[in-house]
Amino acid sequence: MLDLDTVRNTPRRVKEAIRAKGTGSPVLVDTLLEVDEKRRAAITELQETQSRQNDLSQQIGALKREGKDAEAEAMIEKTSQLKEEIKRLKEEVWEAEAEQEELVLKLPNIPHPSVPVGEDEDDNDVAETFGERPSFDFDPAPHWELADRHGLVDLERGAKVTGSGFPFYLGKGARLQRALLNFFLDRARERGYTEMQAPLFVNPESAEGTGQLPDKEGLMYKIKEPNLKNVEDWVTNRLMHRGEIPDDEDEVRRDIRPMINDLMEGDFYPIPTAEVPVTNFHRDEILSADDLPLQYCTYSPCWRREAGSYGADVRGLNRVHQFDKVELVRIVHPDESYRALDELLADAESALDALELPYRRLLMCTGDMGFTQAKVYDLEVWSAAQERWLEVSSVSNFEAFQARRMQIRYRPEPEAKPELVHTLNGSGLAFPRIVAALLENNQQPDGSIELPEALHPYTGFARIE
RNA sequence: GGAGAGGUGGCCGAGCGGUCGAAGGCGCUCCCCUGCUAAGGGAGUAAACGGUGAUGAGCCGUUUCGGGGGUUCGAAUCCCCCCCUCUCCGCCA
Repeated sequence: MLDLDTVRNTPRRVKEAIRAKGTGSPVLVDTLLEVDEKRRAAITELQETQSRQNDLSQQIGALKREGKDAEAEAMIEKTSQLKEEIKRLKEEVWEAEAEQEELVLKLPNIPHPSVPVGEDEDDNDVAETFGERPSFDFDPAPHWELADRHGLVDLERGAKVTGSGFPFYLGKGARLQRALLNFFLDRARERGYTEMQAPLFVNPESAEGTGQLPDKEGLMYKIKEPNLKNVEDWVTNRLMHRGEIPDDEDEVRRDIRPMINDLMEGDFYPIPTAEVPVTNFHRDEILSADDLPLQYCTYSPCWRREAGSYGADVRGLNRVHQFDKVELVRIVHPDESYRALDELLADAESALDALELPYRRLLMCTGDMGFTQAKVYDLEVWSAAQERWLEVSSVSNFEAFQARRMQIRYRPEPEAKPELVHTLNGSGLAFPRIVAALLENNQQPDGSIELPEALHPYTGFARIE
């Protein structure tokens, strides 16, 4: 979420960001500013009325204490008009606030000046390529064939048991997963991250905090746990209060139930990334300056709907609905966030180095980066048989965009006003494509697979044959 | 799942329908005192929003005592709904 001041003071910049990211219409900004005017006018009027009301109430109190009941009664009558007025103005303010909230959530984060302007993935900047791509004097097999041959992954049975994109890992395949988990977490811990285990479902507030809601709802699975009672009461009260519905409560409940059902958010979302619970860990907190920087690492499964993808894209482990990942999260002082971004990038890259995988670093262009990010690097490993790059990490600085939604602040000095922190995260790393690359890049003429040395202590075996 | 108790400022903890943003304590900041340390004395210590200033300082106002509704001229205090925490019972990996 952007700061309203930013929108008010530099509407052009915001419009430019919308255009550069290709998300939504710049007209949003003008609409928002109009609503803002309307909202503030209503607030001012409301507050003035409330102030008058408070004065009168105090006077009434004073009169009553002095036993001048008649005078008090006369004054009470005067307040009834104010009461009506306040009720009306409150609704006006609520409506403007709701409208404004909705609009401001649709504004994307402003890209950092160093981000290249571009439309899509073709405009990303290939910043650097690392490691040697392997060459073979035989036809390298794609990872799904290798996995099949060695009995490492079973997608068919996963599809039977759950659905497509929910793999079983077996034998050395399963052990490799467990090895990667420990390998990545150990490295992260050594690099100064505190290990964390997080809940795997989050509520809508958390999903909104990190920016999965409202803009990327299609990304997540949703668990609906209807608990209509409170919503129902609220709507019923509100409608009856407005006199829009006769006061037969049973009838009201029956009529509005379907409406409410439609309006309701799911109660829980299985996490699409551990970024969500980990970053929200500090939601609505004011940290002290000494607490910063905070660095967390966590392992979790991730669930993604990945609607609309098909073809070679989704063969084997290229894109699945459930996968494992170690995530790195940093919460830092605003002045430190770009230094932290470089470090975070180095953390992720060092794991790829240790795994001896060839990879490249992309600086994402404005059109291909996410809604919430100010600057993003993607890391992609080389998949030797498919002859394509596979994304295994996305390392992002959100600046204050998430922090503002989550209200994560810190106090620069003991007495000073709280300020927003900056948040960052990066995969370190996502398992399935790492497995794909490990299998494809390290296959031998005899069909066996040699694992990089760094993994041996974790797997307990050096090759798969 | 059943029964009970409770949620007040950074923390602990008072609070009668009006003078309560809230006593008292702890912590923190600044000052004084003490030759050092410890102790002592004084002052100050919430956030959000709106208005006015220079989008600074300050000033004025509004809101906030778990959340949402309601009653009332006026609610931390009364009523309703929800959430959370704790204790006991049940169930369970």
